[in-house]
Parts: sequence; structure tokens; C-alpha cells
Amino acid sequence: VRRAITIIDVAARAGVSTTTVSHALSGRRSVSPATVAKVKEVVEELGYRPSAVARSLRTQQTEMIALIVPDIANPFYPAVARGLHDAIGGGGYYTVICSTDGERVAELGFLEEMISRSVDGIVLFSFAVDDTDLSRVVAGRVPLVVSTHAQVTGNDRVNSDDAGGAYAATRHLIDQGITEIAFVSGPEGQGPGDLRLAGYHRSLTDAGLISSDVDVVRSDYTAAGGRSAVASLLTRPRSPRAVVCANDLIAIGALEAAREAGVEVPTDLAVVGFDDIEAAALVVPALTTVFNPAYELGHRSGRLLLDRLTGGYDGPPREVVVPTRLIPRRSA
Amino acid sequence: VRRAITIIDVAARAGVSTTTVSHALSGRRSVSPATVAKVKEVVEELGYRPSAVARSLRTQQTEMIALIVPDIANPFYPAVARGLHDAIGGGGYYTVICSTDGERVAELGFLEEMISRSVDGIVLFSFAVDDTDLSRVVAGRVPLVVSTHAQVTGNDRVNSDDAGGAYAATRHLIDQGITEIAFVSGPEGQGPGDLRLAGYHRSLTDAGLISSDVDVVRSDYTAAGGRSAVASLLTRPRSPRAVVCANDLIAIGALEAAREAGVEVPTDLAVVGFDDIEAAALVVPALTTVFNPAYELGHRSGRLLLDRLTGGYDGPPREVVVPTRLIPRRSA
DNA sequence: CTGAAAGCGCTAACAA
DNA sequence: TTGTTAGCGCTTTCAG
Repeated sequence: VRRAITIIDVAARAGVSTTTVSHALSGRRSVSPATVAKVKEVVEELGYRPSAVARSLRTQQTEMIALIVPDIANPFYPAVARGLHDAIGGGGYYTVICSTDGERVAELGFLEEMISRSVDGIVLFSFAVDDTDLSRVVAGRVPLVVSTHAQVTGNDRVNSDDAGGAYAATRHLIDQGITEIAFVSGPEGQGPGDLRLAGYHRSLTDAGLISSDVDVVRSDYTAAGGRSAVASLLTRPRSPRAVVCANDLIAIGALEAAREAGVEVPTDLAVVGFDDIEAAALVVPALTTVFNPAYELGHRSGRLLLDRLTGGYDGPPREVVVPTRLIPRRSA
Repeated sequence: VRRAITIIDVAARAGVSTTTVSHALSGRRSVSPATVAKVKEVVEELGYRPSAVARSLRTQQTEMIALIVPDIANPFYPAVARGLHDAIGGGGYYTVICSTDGERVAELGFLEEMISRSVDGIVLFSFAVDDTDLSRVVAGRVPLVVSTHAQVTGNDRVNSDDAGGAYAATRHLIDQGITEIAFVSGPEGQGPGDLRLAGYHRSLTDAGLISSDVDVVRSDYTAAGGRSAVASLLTRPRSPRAVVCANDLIAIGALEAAREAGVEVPTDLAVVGFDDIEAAALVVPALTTVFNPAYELGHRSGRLLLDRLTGGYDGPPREVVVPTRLIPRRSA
């Protein structure tokens, strides 16, 4: 790790000024072909790599985008990261990823840190922050796209159509003539469960069916949770003919519960999940579920950012709602 | 996005020099308590955030680590990222992630770009690069940890014990008295299949069993590939009693093939996977597999880097082999 | 088509 | 305990 070659070394060896080297490489002003050739030759010879740090200090741009998510190891977020990566990579932007464990302090800390690092834009997936936090910390210093189930209005937003997805899932069951449909949600006020629950409710109502609170049970977002929730549902005197689950892990738990109770899926109990995680297609019976467009979320976030960065958009905050899509398989 | 507050603004408002502000904030030289208080007050009041870019230019450190992987959307790498993140986060380092699609040009391009950006260290997971590439592009400019199945000796390395894992998986079957054991590998020379195949061979040999080439079939690393490979295996006159698969997706395909052929798992056919992806525990029967310590790989990479960055280690390249572990479930 | 010189915002000798 | 000053390596006016 020795002293690096700088533009000065190149200029000296090529017998031109640093200005010319800079322009020969960037093409931002015309330089004689001979000079360009000479410069490039020296660059190659010396193995010169321009310092992006120095450039960033001068241009006030880092060409980096920060992605702040609750947990990079949760498969949903890598898909988001990939979408973002693909959207901004063409513009020469790179992604810095921060994993917050969903904790508010960590989210705010990373936000501050990334602002310090002069990233050109931030994409924040958050369960915890609100408008006040954001206006205090970010304060318009950098374009920000946020995806959260909380109330946030001061920034560009992107979200998947959770309610619409649950609506379609429920509708799919109703269309098969099933009317006793339960919903297994996550903990109240946590995650997307509430929005998905709302879609389920609306679907029932629109179909002229009564939706009753006893048909809604809560679980955490795990297979074990879903299994015990559905197991108890199945012991009821009038157990449901179908369950819509707030996510796929719960639904996979439901499958397990049914198997243990000797209940046939989908004949005796139809099961619908949400998210379309990898395992959904691999379990037996393959899970009918709602595709949650993580990649698309990331991609749209990137577009939103790029619009402000290079697209010249400078208007009020915009919201993008990415549609979800029912994936019919064997379980319903 | 207006002009940012700089250290000069703070110094002026606090009535001290920029040097004092710098030291009051960094604590790198003693400053009177009164001054420190005053400075911090002004910092708060003005909402000053030091520019990490300027600092990096001055100190020649960015406190960023680059992680270059084939595909961030493949669940294995997020786990690596998480491990790396956890290892280096305490040191104040952040992670930039680059996704290469496993292409050599992209890998080299990202390497160059990250060196340009003066990252303090690089972790590279690669299928494609070799020593020559690395010495040409990196040339000791930055600490590098590489994880690859190719021959690379000039840098710190980390790898999981692929051969050992396959050895243990095969042994697990032999211990149950099974002797007709096939192996479903990936495409030759691609990915970890060859190493795992070697472990399988050695296990057979050590147990005094003959390993024959006809027991090795090739597939790609997908469930569909595994399914057709194992389906054809099952039509053979002397079909095997067990299959060791080069990864979990292949193994899940094997489960499907068995179900379709009316072959009972594990009684008629025992199936072992490799990697322990999320779906492995969720399929039926739950998959016996070899845990591939992705998180640990990332974590150890981080430690290796930190050793060179701040731990004062400056010796020859080191190699870390992270042990794998058999996870016995229902399928074998 | 080319160069000289200023300065991005910070830290660290060196000096007091 | 504090300040002055010189850069880190680049881009970009301004001037020729």
C-alpha cells in the first residue's frame, strides 16, 4: 500500500498540464488527438487511477446511493437492493448498504452518517421513523426515498400495494365459492399485516360477506407462529374453509398445521400466503400467494432518485405504489 | 439541497479557529472544556455535519469496505454481507456492495472502481478471477480478501470447507448402512460442485467402498435440474439408495422426482442437500443438509481485513477455512 | 487547443 | 490551550 500515482505524475510524464490530463480523460473539453493518445499511454504505463475522493470533494458529488434497510439478510431486501442497483448502476452510481435491525436509533444514525458522507441520494426502508425525524435529520440536504408503513409525507415514497394484494387473494377464494375465510395477521401495528388485513376486510365487504373479528387471529411473522395460530383455528367448532395469511412463513406454518390435523389442502382448507418467497414454490402443496415486488420497489426507488438527480425533476414529493400480483399454485 | 455548513462557519460563530473545532469534535488533542461546550453548542445550532469526503481526502482513509459478489439477490450473499457488516461495523466501517452477475469483466471493473474510490479494503467472492488478474488490478494497493474456488494465493483467502461437508454428508449415509450412494453435481468446473464431489469420493474411498463414475450425474444448480437428474437416476435398473446433492435446490428437485416416481424418502431414497437455505427446513420431508456458513465467511473476511487495517498484521497471505456442519432432518 | 491558479472542507505539522 | 498554514488530488474558471 504505497503512495498512489496522482494526476500530477501523469501530467509531468506526458509533458502537459494537469488540466489537460483531466480533460483528456473526461472529454469535457476538446484536446488534440495526439495529446489524448499520449496521456492515455502514460496513464496505462503508470497505472494511474483518478481519486474519486478528490473528485467528489471538488464536484460535490459522490455517485453513491445509500440503501438503509432493517435486515440485509432478510431475502426481501436483497431483492430491493438488486432492483436499486440495476436502476442506478447505468448512471454510474454505487450502493452503500446499511442494516439497522429495524431500530430507530440505528436508522437515524445511518441517515446522519450517510449525509456526512455526502451520498447523492438515500433509499430508506423503515418501520420506525416518522416525518419529524426525517425533517430534523435530513432537512432536504439530500434526495430521499422512503418506504414505510408509517405516515410520511415530506419525501418521495414507494410502497407495494399490500391492501390490493390481500384484496385479490381474498377475492380469489370468494370466486371459488368459499365464504368462511379467516385471516392470520402479524402483531398489531407492526409490519404490513394491518394493511393486508384491511384489504381482506374490504374484499369481504365488497362481496357482501360479513367480516367478523373472530375470523382474524394474530401471530408473529414466522412459520411456527402460523402453525400454532392455524392449529387453534382448526379446533374451533366452525373452523374456516380458507385462511389468508399475512406472509408466506405464516402460510407455510398453516400448511404444517393442516397436515398435522389431517386436514386436506386445498380441498378442506385453502391457504394463501403473501410475498412469494423462494420457499413458497418449493413446499408441498406449492403455495398460492401474492407476489410482493421487492425488486420493483428498489428499481422504482432508484428511478425516483435519478429523476431528482439527473432527470431535472424538482417538484413536490411523489408516491409510487407498485402493484402486487396473485400467484395461483396448488394451495388455494 | 442548499450549500452545506462547513467547519469555517462553526469556527467563526464559536469564535475559535477551525483547528480547535476539529479537535474539539475529534478529541485528538486537548481543548478546554468551555471551548468544547461552546463548539458543540454551535454545531447543534447550525446543524453542522463534517464532510467525510474532505476528511477522507486529507486522511487517505474512507472507512469503507467493498463487498463484491456474484449476485446480491442470491440469499447466500446477503448472509455474507451481514457477517461482514457485523464484523466491521464496530470499527466504524461501512460496506459498499457490488453485484457482478459472476462476470469476470464486471468483477475487474468493480475492483478498479472501488480502488479509485479509495476503499480501505475489499472482499471479493468470485468464480472467475485468478492471481494474474488480481496482481494486475489490485497490485497491493488495498487489502483484499478473496473467496473463490479458483487458484489464488497472493491474497488473504476465506472459504468454507466444501469437501469436508460433502464428506460428512456421505459418511452420514454410510453410517446408516447405505452403500449405493449417487452424487448430483453442478456443471463441471463451475461453482462448488467439484470440491463437494471430491469430498463425496473421499468419503466413499475411506469407507472402503468403490466410487464409480456412473454414480455421478451433472445438473445445473436448480430444482428443475435436480429433478430431472434424479428422475433419470430412478429409472436405472440398479437405482441408488441415496443421493448427495451439490446444493439444496438440486436436493429439493430430488425430493420432487422421488414423489413423482412414488419413491419414499428417506426409506427408499435418502436425500442430502448442501447449503441449508431457508427452504430446506420448510419442505416436506425437511431436508437433511450441510450448513454452509455464509455469515461466518463474511465475518471472518471482515476480521482478516481489520487485522491488516488496524490490527497491525502485515505478514504473508492467510487462509481461513470455515467448517461446515451436517444438519440432520427427515430426508436422510 | 492549452495552462495557471484557485479552491472543494478538512486535518496535522509547526509555532506560539 | 490555541492558531497559522500547508496541503490531500482533483476540476474548473479565467486567461491566453
